Amino acid sequence: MAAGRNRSFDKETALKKAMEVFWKNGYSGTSLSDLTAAMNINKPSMYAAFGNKEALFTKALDYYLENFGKVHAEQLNVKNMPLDERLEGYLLSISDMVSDQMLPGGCFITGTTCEAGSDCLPSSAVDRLVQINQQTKEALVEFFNQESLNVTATSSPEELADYLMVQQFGLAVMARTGAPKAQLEKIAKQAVSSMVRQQTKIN
Amino acid sequence: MAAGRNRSFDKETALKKAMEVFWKNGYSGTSLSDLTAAMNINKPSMYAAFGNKEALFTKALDYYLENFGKVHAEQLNVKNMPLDERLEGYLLSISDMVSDQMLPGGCFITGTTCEAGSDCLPSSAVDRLVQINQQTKEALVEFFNQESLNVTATSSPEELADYLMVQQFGLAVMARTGAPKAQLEKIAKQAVSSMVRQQTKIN
DNA sequence: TTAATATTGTACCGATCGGTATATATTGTG
DNA sequence: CACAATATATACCGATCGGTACAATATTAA
Repeated sequence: MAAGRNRSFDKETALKKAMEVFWKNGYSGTSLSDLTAAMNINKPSMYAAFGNKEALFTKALDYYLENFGKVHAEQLNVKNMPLDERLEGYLLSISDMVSDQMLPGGCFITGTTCEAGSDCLPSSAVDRLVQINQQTKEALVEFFNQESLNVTATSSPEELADYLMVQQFGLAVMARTGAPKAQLEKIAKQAVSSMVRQQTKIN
Repeated sequence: MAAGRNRSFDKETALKKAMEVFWKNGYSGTSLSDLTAAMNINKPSMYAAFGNKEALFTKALDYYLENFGKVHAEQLNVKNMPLDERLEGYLLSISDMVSDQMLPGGCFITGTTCEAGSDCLPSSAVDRLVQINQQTKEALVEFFNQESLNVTATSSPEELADYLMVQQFGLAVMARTGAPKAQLEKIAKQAVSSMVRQQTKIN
């Protein structure tokens, strides 16, 4: 082991705290003082552990993706379930999260995507965001390619993926207005009804 | 007329410039220097004419609503057009605006709604935003009440209004990812297809 | 003309911004 | 032990934040 004093805080716990603040207040709405207060460390410790505000932010994005973003996709591949129910499960999973009172509210990616295109978000953060949204879309396109037999004939996999992303974004913003979970769930179900061909439970 | 030196700038022109900056960068992403630079006036003039940053922001919200927000609803009441085409016209009108290269990108209300729930947006701005989103929803609910004969039996007017708002929000965020107009238009059409009962052109 | 009123530009206010220099405390290694 | 290496806390940096005091400049009413 290398010489030197040991870090007195848990790096991942601190990162999670930082993510919560960024999630709630956005990049330009979050100050270093906000961050270090929530992380319960002082600024030099933060800089030593994470680099700077910009680097901490992209690490927060990654932490979010891993711990709050990836889960929903599991609903898409539940076995022995018709496509419409899996899509519904996906959007319901998102609806639950964005309206969860124990979380900062909405979707971190969605909120930050709104900040993209502004002059305030550093380019490394914009790049990462673009990448994240692209990957999400690509995953959905691939999913709909596999499911091509079950979807409406009028829409291509890419169009369905785009549509689904708009649903995610929209539900996240809606949650920020204070809309309760039940309301979002109804919307999610409505959203699914335009995507799938009428089908039996056979799948 | 009251005595005193005349204002050397046009108040509405300056307000429009301020709105553009807020629209692009959000409330906490916009500084007074950003504002006064765009408005081409100095700070005392701004404070005399608009109050402070917070008051200027709510005035910018109102200016946006009047000049960029209200137009879309006209599409809902076009005469001699079936419901689905009017809904499509509504979402296409929004799609065009949020992806317009000559505008700041996305939707001012949507972006600011994401900032709501953070600690950075002053409460007067949050109040106004809540009010705006409520009014938009109420107008849509009333619209669907009038059109109740034409919509799907499974969704209430309120559910349809909520769904439509999510489409607006989602399209606006999608535009912030850089999605081109054509892409948004396809999504808008897909969104409409879940809302209306299959109907003839008679209306 | 003059007094009153309003706007303008400049220069400044205390507070906070993101970030760091420095000194001290703690650790492993020789 | 001495020493190198790392983390900590404090105190500070120049720049910018939202906001304002003040004097100069227009403009109208009297």
